[in-house]
Amino acid sequence: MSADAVLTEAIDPGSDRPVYKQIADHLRDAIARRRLPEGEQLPSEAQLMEHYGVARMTIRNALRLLQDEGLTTAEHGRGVYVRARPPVRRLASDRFAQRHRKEGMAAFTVEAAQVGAIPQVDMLIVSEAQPPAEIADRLKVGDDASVMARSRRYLLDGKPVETAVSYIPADLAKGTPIADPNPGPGGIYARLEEQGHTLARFTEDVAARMPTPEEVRLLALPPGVPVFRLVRTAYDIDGRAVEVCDTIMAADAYLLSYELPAH
Amino acid sequence: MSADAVLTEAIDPGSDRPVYKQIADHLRDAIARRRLPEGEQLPSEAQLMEHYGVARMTIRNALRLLQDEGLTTAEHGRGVYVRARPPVRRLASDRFAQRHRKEGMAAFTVEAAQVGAIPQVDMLIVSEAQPPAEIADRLKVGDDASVMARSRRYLLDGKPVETAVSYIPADLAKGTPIADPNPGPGGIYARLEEQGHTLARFTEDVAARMPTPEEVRLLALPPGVPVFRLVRTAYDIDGRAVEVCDTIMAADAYLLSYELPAH
DNA sequence: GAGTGGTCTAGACCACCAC
DNA sequence: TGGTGGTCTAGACCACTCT
Repeated sequence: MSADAVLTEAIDPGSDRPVYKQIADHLRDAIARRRLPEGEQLPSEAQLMEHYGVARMTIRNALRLLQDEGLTTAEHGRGVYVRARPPVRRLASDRFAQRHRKEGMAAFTVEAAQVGAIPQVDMLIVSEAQPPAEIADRLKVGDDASVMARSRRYLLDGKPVETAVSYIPADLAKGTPIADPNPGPGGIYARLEEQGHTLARFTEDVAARMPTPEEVRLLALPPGVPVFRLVRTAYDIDGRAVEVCDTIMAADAYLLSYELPAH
Repeated sequence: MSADAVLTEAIDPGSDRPVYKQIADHLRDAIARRRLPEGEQLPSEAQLMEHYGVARMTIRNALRLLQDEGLTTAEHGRGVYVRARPPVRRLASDRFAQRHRKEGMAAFTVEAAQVGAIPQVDMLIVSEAQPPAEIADRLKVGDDASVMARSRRYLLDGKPVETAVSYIPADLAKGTPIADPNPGPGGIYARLEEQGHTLARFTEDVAARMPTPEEVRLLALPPGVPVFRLVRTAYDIDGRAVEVCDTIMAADAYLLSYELPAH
């Protein structure tokens, strides 16, 4: 799309607002008004330099603002495009309810089936280790206790969507398939219940922040996309914390849905 | 802090990794190892240019990466500092439970009291309008229906922490203090219950994204901090949606805590 | 006034992509 | 091969903070 066709406003040189922010305002406005719809290519840096009569760095500063806001993505050698929002997956608060588990499917498999995608798990690492302090607190074990850590990455249709690490006290995992790469149908929650740890409730703590470079790599995150961090603790009917799961996911792909009590 | 004291690694000119990313890696590492603790000033751009022997833009690109990750904040005329994490406020999932409301306090007031901060509300605007399509859907009213919109900003100790817009179907608000700037003790939920709309449950949808420039302004957000968007719907015992509240808050200041059913 | 980060210029060379 | 964005240089002037 040519710059002259998209951008009608001119820079106000007398304004206190820096030129690059004014240019970003124009482009942001064009995106908001759908004059530049999702997936559309923005004018190239060269075109914008010509249109506004400014240096390249000024244009690049403007484009960086939009990218940091998550509005655009730059593709090397191709151009800058209005970012298409990925389809949002809603995670309902009952997704770990027993009735789903009973069908022999883990929560992620159920979710994948609902959206008609092919679920996949890779980078599975199972090891016995000492838990991070934060996890040890939640499990009510000492820092020097031994826990089974199950680390993995989930993919839908081949694209990574979330990473997760589950921590289970070693004494609960010993002699069970929980220590195996494949824990069997229904996942580790089904195994815990078979061991007599009937699950009573979960708590889920939700935070959001910008990703680390490691998370950017693992989840193939574009710039300007935050991540959710979910830390879920599972309690059995005796009130014992039997598992903590630490999950990272791209925030633009998820909507978390919860029920709150009114009484 | 001088650059030579903090940074011991050198640039590898033969590496495929761009110089500015290598410099960012060094600084990120120094922050992670607490060699640069919270609140500490980073070496100045001039010092870093000298230390690495590169141009200023290369240093600025490195510093921008850290800022976008939320690790640092730049203060014009002072320096770049390791960002101090604000104290996190935990929002429990029972915060709208009736037992709190009965004490005549709105949820935000209760929360403020718990952390010993002074609560405040400003920019309160109450108006009757047509709801956005998304809100109309949740309220199960037409796009052309009339709703009362209560828009406000919350502050703790004078600092803005969240903005919220509540939408109430006009027929529920008519002739009640809900249409007044001050709805009275216990907030609008107390008024709705007095009108016979006993609240039965809430749903809360949680999303996270980078803020708009408007949100940056209203919440005084530093760069690299995403926002939570909470959309809460209140249902009465007849199953009718009686209010939708659309809330934006700085993600680095909140931890959302929910209970999930296991049955 | 000295030091800091913020904005902007005018170039250069490179890596990647599509034709 | 030409157009795209990615990296980098070497300057300039400005606005802000602290002393």
